[in-house]
Amino acid sequence: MDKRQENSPRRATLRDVARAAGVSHQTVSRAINDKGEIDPETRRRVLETARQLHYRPSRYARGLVRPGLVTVGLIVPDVVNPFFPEFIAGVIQAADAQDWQVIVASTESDRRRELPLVRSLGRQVDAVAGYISHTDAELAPYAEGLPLVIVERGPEPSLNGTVRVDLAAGVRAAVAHLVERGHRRIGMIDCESVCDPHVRRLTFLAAAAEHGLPVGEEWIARGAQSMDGGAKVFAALHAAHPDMTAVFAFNDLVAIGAMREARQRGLRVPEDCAIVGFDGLSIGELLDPPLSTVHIDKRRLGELAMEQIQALLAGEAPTPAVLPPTLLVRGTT
Amino acid sequence: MDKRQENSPRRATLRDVARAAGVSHQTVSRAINDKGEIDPETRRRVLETARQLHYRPSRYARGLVRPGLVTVGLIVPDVVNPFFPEFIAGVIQAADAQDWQVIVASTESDRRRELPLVRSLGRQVDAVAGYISHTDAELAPYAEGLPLVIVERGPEPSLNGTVRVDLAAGVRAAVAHLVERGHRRIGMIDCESVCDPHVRRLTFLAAAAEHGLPVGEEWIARGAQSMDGGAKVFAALHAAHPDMTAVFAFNDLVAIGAMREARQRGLRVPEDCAIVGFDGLSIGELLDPPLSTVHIDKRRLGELAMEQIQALLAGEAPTPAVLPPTLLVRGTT
DNA sequence: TTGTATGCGTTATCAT
DNA sequence: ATGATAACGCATACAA
Repeated sequence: MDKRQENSPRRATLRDVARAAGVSHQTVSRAINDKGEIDPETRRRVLETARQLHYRPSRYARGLVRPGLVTVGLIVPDVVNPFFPEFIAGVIQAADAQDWQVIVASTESDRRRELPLVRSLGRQVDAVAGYISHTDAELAPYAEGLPLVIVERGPEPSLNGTVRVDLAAGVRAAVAHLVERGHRRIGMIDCESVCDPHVRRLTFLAAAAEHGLPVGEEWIARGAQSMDGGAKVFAALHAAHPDMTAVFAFNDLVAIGAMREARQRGLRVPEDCAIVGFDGLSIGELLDPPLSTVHIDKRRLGELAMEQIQALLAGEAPTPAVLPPTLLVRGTT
Repeated sequence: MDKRQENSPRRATLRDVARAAGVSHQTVSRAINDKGEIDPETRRRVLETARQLHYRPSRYARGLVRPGLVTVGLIVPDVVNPFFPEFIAGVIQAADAQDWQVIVASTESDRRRELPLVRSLGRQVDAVAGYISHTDAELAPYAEGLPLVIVERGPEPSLNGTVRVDLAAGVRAAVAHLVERGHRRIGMIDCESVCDPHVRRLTFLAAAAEHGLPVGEEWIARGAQSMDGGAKVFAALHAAHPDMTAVFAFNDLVAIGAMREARQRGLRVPEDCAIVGFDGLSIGELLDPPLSTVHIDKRRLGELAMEQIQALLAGEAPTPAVLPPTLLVRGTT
């Protein structure tokens, strides 16, 4: 599995330099690390031969003898999906604040890569955080003693660190907002998702009931998590309920698809049909009109993950972090 | 500068486990690494005590005695700017293909962080690649012997690995396309940039001249690299040249701003004013109409960077890589 | 100012 | 099947 460094013409070591320069390896060490107590001339000579030999200190040997930098591994399903860069940025920023390093790895949305990745990455770092869909039990044999923070998995308890978004609160906020705007016939575009199997849908139904809306299962349709999926589902909903005045979408991507489809069908947004997305992607801002959405502070999510890691590394059992999303009213409602 | 791992209650070592389990450290090593030649019962017992002691192998000690995994450092100015995630993805993907790891670091667009970052990151990895604005000379003292790949710096030669986009070709393609579409009065929105001080502007002027367009310096205005900047510059250009029928923008972000401003002024895009961006961000696809642009294959850019690193690591002097962009005609022209 | 000796935590070799 | 011993490359205390 692990491809190793070409050990072609073995890298020069401190002793190689010492030999070539006619001094002891200790002197070379002094020169390299810029310690005092060394003749400037010797220093110069040593540094010169080091350069010629392409000497570079071994990070392993150094790490062994000095307290090592903390390095955390970060696992995301996809680096390009606009949701994750901000999350990654949050992690890197929080890590950076303590001079920690972050190794970013992607599963490329392939669940089968997750476990092996946790293992191999785990060997190289002090802790791992990320979007991991496997259960604690499945994880255990791959994460022997590894401090682990799992982002966005259901509310079930876990031995690992945990960060999640309060999806239900977000859904309620969206529905309440639409109702306030006078909407009663609200459709929902649902999607399949590992992270959220049913929370959005069930909460939507509950909220609709609480507000006394004439809305039930038949106002929910499910499709792929993509612009195209959103467009298709919107078409289906609109066909089934021509009197629908608003749509709540699983996330911003499908919301954008729905918006485009609505336009295709001659509907004005938001006049004829309001749309609320979920995630709060910054690209929603670029649309015309900009997309109203349930905003998740993805940077903060990353920070919270790092706080969990910090606690874990300090030997504490971190309390699960829950991030409440906020309604972001822009132009589509 | 470096914050180290809390060396609180010193981590358990192989020998600690050995002592606790009443065996030699070698036996523990066998158990941990699942080597054969060990009594299953001993194995079980050792693993158990290891778990109790929260034993985790030191990656440094391991790296020292095994040929190490290749780890490369990646420096970008910003993780969130939609240009970079795709580039990062390309790097990670190419690295992953050889089981290399990638440490991602961001300068947060702060040029002053670059040099220290190169040094500290360089100590932790086998090679570094990224957007680095400093010259070879400035870099030298911070990159002692470090294999380094610099992305997107001018065509001046370098001792380091080099990857860049053929900006001039992109500009020419954009202008040629607009001319083909019948445009002659073409404006340009320019921006300040570390990577490209003048290439876009000068090439634009040259291309305009070659095509015999009635366009000179006065058709170019410069602003901030943001949507707002794009909007403002468009406004200025439009005011100065009401007969302008097309705009070539420094990048997609300002193009989007220009597009919005054009609409504000009652212009239809592309009927009244065509717009061409630069970068080929995927968000351009979401606009209505989708943005025509000079597309840069950012994933490929990342791959090329990794190829340079590979060459460097193999001791070869890599030839600079140049990536030609391609015109992507969507809806705004 | 410079060199010698020791140890960091692991794996590998060779006994037993 | 298990254990003793020697590396790996570096830094550090101590001696010269």
